[in-house]
Amino acid sequence: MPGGSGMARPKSGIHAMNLFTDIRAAVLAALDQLVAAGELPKGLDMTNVAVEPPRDPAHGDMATNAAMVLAKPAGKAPRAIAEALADRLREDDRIATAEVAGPGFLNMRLVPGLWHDVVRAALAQGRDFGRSTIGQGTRVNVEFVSANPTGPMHVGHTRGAVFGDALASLLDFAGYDVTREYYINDAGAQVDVLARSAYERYREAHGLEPQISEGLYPGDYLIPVGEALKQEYGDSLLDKPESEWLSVVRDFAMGRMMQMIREDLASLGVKMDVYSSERAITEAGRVEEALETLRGMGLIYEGVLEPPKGKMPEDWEPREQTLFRSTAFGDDMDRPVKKSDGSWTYFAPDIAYHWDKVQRGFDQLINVFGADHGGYVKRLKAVVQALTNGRVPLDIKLIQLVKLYKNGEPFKMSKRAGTFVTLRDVVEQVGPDVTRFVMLTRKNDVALDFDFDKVLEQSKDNPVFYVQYAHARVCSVLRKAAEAGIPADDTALAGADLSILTHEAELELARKIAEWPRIVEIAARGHEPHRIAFYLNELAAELHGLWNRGNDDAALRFIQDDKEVSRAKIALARAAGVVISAGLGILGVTPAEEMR
RNA sequence: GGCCCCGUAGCUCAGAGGAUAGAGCGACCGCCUCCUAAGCGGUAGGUCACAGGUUCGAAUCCUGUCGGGGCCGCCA
Repeated sequence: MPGGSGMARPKSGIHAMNLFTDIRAAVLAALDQLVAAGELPKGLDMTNVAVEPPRDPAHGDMATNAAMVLAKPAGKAPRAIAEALADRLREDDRIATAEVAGPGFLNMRLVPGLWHDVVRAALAQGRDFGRSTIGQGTRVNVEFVSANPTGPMHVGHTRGAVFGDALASLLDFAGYDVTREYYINDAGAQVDVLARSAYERYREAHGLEPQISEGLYPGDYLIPVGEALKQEYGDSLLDKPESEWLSVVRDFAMGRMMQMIREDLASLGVKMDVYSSERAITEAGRVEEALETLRGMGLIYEGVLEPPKGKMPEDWEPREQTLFRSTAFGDDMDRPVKKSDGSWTYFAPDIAYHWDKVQRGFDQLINVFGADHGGYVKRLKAVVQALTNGRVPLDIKLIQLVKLYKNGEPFKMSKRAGTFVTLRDVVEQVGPDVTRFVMLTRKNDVALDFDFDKVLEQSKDNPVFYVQYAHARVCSVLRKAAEAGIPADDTALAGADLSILTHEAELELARKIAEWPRIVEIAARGHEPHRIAFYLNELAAELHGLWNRGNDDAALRFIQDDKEVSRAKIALARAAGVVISAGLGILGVTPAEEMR
C-alpha cells in the first residue's frame, strides 16, 4: 500500500474506476496538506470522512462532510475548515468548483471531462467496468439453498437460490474468491423417511398397494423413483426386511432427488462449485474432531438446562446432556450436542460442517437461510467464532418468505390439495429471468409478494421489462447506426470525441454511469445484491429520460447527421448499455437485445 | 416469558449518521410526421409507528412501548 503523502494520485482518465474514491483520496490528500501547514492538528481520525453524491443534484456532483466530521476533534469551526479545504481542492484540475454550504458541507462540481472519461472507461472495459478489488482475493464461502434431498424445491428455496447466486456473483465482481456451496442433509432421520416412502412406491410399481402411512412423504414425485427402483433391482428387494433394503433404497432415492435438485437449479441458472455431504463429514469423524477442539477450549460440558420460560412442553423434565457453551458468545442458552440417548443432535453435524469449512481455509463464511432458521444464527456464529478465535467472520442472511398471488388474489399452498408450488412451476411459468429479477427487487429480510400474472405483465409496473427495454433501446440505436453507415463497434465508439457531449441531460446519464463502481462496492460490502437491481432501475430511467428528450429536441437524439456527433452520443448510450448488461449479469438475468 | 425481522406517501417499496426524506403503482394534466409510447414530462400526496437518549446533525445508532411476522431443550 502506498504510504505516500501529497497529491500523489492516479492520472484521471481511462484508469479511473470509482470517481468517488478518487475524489475522496483528493480530499484526504488536501487534508494532509492542511495538517502539514499546521492548519489542522496531527493524528485526526479520517475514517468518517465521506464523499457522496449530494441528495440534491443542484448542490453539485459530489459532497464531503469532512469539515463537519473533523470540526470537533480539530477544535475549529466547520465552515472554517471547509473554506480552507475548498481552497486546496480548487487547485485540483478535476474539480471545477468547491463551495461551502449549509452547516459545513463542501459541494464540488467536477469538470465535464471526468464524465467523458467514465464513458470512455465503460467502453474500453465493457462488462468489466465497475469491477472492484475491495475483495482482495479474500476466500469467501457462500452456502445457499441446502434444501433437504427429500423432495422438490419450493418457492422459498427459489428465493434463497437466486439471492445466494447473485450475492456470489456480486462478490466475485468485487474481487473476492468465491465458492458456491450446497450442504446436503443426507444423514438425518428424514432421509430414512424418504427411503421408506420410496420403498412403498417401489412396491406400487410391482402392483402392490402402497402403504403411505402418517409421517411418510405422499408426493407423486416418488412414483417414478419407485419405477426406477424396479428397473434397477427387479423384485429382489420385495420380501427383504427393512434393515436389508433401507440403505440401498435411501441412497438410490437420494441420488434421484439430488439429480432433480441440480436440474432445478440449472433451470434457474444456478451452478454450485461444491456439494458437501453431511454423511461424508460425519463418517470422516469431523464431529468428534470439532467437538474435541471445542472441548479443549472448555466450551463443551455435561449439564442440565434450565426449563424454558413461558409455554412449557408437556413432557419436559431435567436431563443431563452434553452442551456447547454458546452463551459465552452471546447466545441465550447453551445448546445440546448430544441427545439423552447419547446420539448426536442436529446441531452436532452443523458444528462439524462449519469446522470443515474453516479447515478448508475460507477467510469468510456466508450462510443463506430461510427466516424460519433465525433461531440458529447465534449458536452458529458462536461456533465459528470459537473455532477460529474470531478470525473468520460468519454472516447469516435470512431470506423472508415469498407470498404467492394469482391475479391479485393470495394463492394458498397446500401439499394435500396439490397446489404446492415448486421452483419448477415458477420457472416454467415465468422463466428464469423474470423469476430472478423479481426475487431481487426486495431486501432479503422483508417478505416478497410474487404475483404470477403481474410479473409477466409487460408494463412499467414490471421492473424486469423496464430495465430490459432500456438495454434493448441501446441495441436498437446500435443497429440503426450500422444502417446509417456509422461505425458503432466498441473500438470505434471508444475513439469518439466525447467532448461533444455537453448537454446537461447527457451529463446526467454519464453521472449515473459513474455511480456504478460505487454501487458495486456498497452492495458487496453489505452483502446486498438488491442494490444492484435498484440501481439498474435508476440507470434505465436516465436512459429512457434522455431518449424521450430526443422526441422534443432533435439535437438530443443519439443518431445525428454529423457522424462525429453521432459517434459521441452513441458512445454514451452504449456505455449505459454496457453497465446494464454487467449489472444484469451479476443478477443472472440475460439482457434483451430486442423487445417487440 | 425470551430471541430475531419488519413498521417510511392511498398501495408496493428504496434510502453506508448528512442538507428541503425518494421511486414505481394508483389519481389528475400533458407528450408519438421523430433512434421502439413496454417510454417520457408535470401536479397531488408524509408526525419516517410512538416516547426518550447518543451528537454539530437521526428514517438510519442505543433503550423502552405499541403493532405485524418468525423462532424458542432431545424434531429435522
